[in-house]
Amino acid sequence: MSVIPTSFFLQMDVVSLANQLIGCRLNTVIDGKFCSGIVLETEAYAGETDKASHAFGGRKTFRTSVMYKEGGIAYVYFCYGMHYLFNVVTAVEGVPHAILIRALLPVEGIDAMQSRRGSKVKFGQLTNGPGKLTKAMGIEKSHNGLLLEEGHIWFEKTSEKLVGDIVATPRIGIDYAEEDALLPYRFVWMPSEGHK
DNA sequence: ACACCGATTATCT
DNA sequence: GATAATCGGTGTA
Repeated sequence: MSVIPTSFFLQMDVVSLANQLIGCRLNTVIDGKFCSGIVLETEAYAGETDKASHAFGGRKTFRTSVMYKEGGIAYVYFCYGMHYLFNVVTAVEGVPHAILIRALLPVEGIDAMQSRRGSKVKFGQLTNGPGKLTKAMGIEKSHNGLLLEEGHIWFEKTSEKLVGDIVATPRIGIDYAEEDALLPYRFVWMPSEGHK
């Protein structure tokens, strides 16, 4: 298990990075509670040329200013009036690439996740969506722009081998992106048969 | 299993 | 004033 340094996110190929994050651990220490989960689903947002990106066409607003910073920080934004979505900003300063984390497999801090999500929520529903996992992990707007370092919000590589395959599909919920809605920028871990 | 739809508000036009 | 990188409840089967 090794902490992923913020410099890892300076890579310029955001689609490759989104693929590479599958199987890594996302960890948080928030409100004194340690939570950890394996990244199962990501989406790449490829900056100014990607019609699905908030920064499409070079839009610089208060919200997107975080995306233009140097890679290795969190981009957390409020969606549909009720959910926080967590992204990793990637690439060098001035290039607004980001990766949305869409699903996790809970590993540690499951009690904390359960109490944040509500006692009625089943284990399989704790972190199987981008708005659900931020709530379970304790991520919200105060974390926007935060450097991804050990002890607060950070990623780790594990030596455990992933049993299954990573498949690429079109992204979810971006019908407004016209032809870019079809790009295979979503990565999902599919367990192999017999390892469900 | 799957389709539909209402909630709720920051952000941008 | 419209939109939105979602979620969970309700309905039909």
